[in-house]
Amino acid sequence: MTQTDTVSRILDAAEVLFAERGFTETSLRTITSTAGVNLAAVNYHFGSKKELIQAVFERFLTPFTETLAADLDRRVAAGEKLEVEELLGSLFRGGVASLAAEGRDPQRFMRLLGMAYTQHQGHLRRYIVSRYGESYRRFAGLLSQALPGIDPVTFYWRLYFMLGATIFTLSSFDAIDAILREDFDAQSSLPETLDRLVPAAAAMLRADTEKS
Amino acid sequence: MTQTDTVSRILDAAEVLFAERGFTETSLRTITSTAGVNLAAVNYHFGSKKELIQAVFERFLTPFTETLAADLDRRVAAGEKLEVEELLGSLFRGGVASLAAEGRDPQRFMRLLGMAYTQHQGHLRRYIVSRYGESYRRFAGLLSQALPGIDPVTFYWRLYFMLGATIFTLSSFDAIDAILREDFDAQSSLPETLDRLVPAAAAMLRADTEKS
DNA sequence: CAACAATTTAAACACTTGTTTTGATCTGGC
DNA sequence: GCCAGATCAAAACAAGTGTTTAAATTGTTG
Repeated sequence: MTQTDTVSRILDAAEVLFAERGFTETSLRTITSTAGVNLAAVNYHFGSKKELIQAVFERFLTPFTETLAADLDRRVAAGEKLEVEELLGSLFRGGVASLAAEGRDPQRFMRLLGMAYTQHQGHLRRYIVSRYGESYRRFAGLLSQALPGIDPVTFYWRLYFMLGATIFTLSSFDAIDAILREDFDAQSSLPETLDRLVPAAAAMLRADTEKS
Repeated sequence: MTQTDTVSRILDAAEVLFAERGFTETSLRTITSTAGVNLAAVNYHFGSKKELIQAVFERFLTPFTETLAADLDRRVAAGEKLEVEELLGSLFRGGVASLAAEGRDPQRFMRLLGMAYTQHQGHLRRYIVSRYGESYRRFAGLLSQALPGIDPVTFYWRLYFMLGATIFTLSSFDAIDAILREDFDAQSSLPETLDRLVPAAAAMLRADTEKS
């Protein structure tokens, strides 16, 4: 068992357990025992529990943002006019699918993202913003260009509305799907749900402000 | 200091601290010391930490759902045709304002609601569903009537998209508002944000599924 | 092979957690 | 005024937390 082995076994276990129970609810002993490594390994390889949490996000977010960036590069280079639906498609299908392709569970990723916002972990939010803020701003910029004439502040809020709908829905996907199965005898796959989310989010972004 | 005094002092402190840091991150010692009561008081009056958490939600949700129900009753009795925007207005302005009127912070309430979904507290979700599920179903029923011809499963998902946008945005209101202030030199009040949310959410609920 | 560094292991450390216990104190009804 | 029942207070409880230590083991390199 080489070093990389131990490190990635810890990351695998932590990723699953954090997504299931949250950060403080998951002890290092639970992580190391399900990973089959010694308790001290976390502090040896990562330094502290905080740094382990950041490492879990790093392993998720780096390929995600790289895939998204490459996808956007390709489309921009091809001179495509990027509509709202296409941008959201890149974000959802491209980025999310890239994780699924690696055998990683995309909704686990979404749960973790939601937790980064909800749980009281200042260091995490700071880490994510400093590390991936640029990718975020690029996407937001392209999206606002696809919404000509929109008031900047309105756009800003709508972007958060969309993020909320996405993160909340996908992070509770299992629970929502369970109710759906019970009440409607129907079920949804994640890609199907994303297909539902794209037009709904697009409509929200484009809503004109006159009504109401 | 009578019993009610101690009980409500504990609830006040717990409400604030839970909203700030989450449930597991808030110890009973922190709660009791900021409340100025003895540590054992929580277990004496509430039984356990779990039951304290539920009591915090009970104090929030009961007046909230009652105000909402009364508002809906009044409108239905008056024979009003309930449009999507009006229903959302009842939910947001009515319910939320009722809490604000009592001097309670509505966004604190939203943060707690978000946590009930995000944090790994099975007992809480079960408690909320069993206690307030009916109010939820009534509102959902009225909302679906305002969206004639919508496919039930589509409606179901869109409802969750809307809940996500609402809960996420309002529970992170402070953080979002801080960025807004920095980047745009603008700021938003909660009522303003709700005014932005209503048309956006309505547009999302009504989006036709043909596009994309 | 020898020597040095990297890694793993078991044990202990210092501290915090929710809960319980055991008296003390207060309160309202006779 | 007194006495039962409710409330409060201090202390202790057992269990769990992240982290550190120091020795044993493994891996690598000259």
